[in-house]
Amino acid sequence: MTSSLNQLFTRLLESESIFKNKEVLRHSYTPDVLVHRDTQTEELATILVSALRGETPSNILIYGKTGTGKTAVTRYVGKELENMSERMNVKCSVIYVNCEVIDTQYRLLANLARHFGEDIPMTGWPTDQVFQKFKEALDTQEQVLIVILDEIDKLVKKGDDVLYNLSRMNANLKRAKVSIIGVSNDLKFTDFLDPRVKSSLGEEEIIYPPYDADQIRDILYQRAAIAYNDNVLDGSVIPLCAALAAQEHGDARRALDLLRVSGEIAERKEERKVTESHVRIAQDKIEVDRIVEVVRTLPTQSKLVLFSIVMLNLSVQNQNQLGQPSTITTGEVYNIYRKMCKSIDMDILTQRRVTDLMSELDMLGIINAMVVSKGRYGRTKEISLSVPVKNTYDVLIEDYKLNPLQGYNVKVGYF
DNA sequence: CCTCCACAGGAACGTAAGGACG
DNA sequence: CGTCCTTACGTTCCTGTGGAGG
Repeated sequence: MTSSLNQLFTRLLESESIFKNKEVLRHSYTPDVLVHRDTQTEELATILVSALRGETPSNILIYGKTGTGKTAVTRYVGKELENMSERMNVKCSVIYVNCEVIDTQYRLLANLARHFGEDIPMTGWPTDQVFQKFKEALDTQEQVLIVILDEIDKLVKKGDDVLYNLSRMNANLKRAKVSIIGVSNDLKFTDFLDPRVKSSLGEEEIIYPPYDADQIRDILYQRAAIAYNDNVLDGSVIPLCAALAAQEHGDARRALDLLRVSGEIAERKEERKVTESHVRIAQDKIEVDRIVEVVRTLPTQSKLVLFSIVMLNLSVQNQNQLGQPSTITTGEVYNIYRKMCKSIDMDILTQRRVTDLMSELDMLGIINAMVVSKGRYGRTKEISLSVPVKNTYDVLIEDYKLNPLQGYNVKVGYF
């Protein structure tokens, strides 16, 4: 027993790994050379140099879909700028904030203030007091502060007061200067902005077009050379990864995931070459993993709503076999939801709330909801599942609170 | 052309949990 | 302790609306 396990370990260790350095394929990795992003890099640098002269750089808005290199370029330029300023003895700091995580005024300000050594509690203070603290800390010396707000649209949704305050801050600062770089993947997010904020924030705008398949291919070749050992990639692997990712609106991140996961799959199968079929498997795996993760971590009420939709979907499928066309509407979902709530003794939320939960599911890409008018028969949302029914059912039923609903009969309303 | 269904989705508010501070 | 703050999650009440059927 032990010896066979020993053998296994030895064999696994000795079998030449196909990876040279897997880290290069993770999105946390910032490469030294950003392929196909020269113009954007230069543009950004050109605007930001003034920081090195001790002047305030224009505020910048950067647009582009996910995986178009916005974050990578911005962070890269920011890093270089900081290095440069050190060498030149100019006080200039770049703070990177991801608004997906830090998504409220308070947290943002607290975060900034903490960067200057202020001690701000997680919660509890009035917001303007935090702002005051931050301002004081910042203004103690001559310096230029550049705040990178990644996913800035997430912040705007909860009120744009901070942006207003930040963009007007320079007027009240004696020594320090602040400039803001907003990074967004939503092109229309400025629509919700106060016009004043909009104009001051968008002094400069840089747009990142999606990569096309050729460009993604170049990126992959560049990374693969570092990440993989020579001759382990089948010739068609990278083109295929690139093509698949290009379909997903030119998402380079997705392409890198594909390339990495393909390799992992090949490795696990103890094969020495990565082939096209591994990429196909990887494609499926990534998608399923994503869904499973999202569904598993849903709040219970959302799970129940989703479960109602899943159940309706199953019963609709049965009906369709009898040739009866049928779609799922909000009302139907809510009815089933209510019955199921009763049968497992959970609080029943109002329909208003349930529609919100469904919108969230829609945004997560788990379901697809479309408002349609059925004329005389009202106006509703037609809902369809955009993920495999069976997988979703399996994940949901794992939840101990939903487990009692196993085998629930939608049509009859009991087991 | 008008009506009226079956909801969508905005606005305002309530409650609880979590923390700072005097 | 009570007073201030925050966020998360709900509720109540509300106005708005595309188009089939009259």
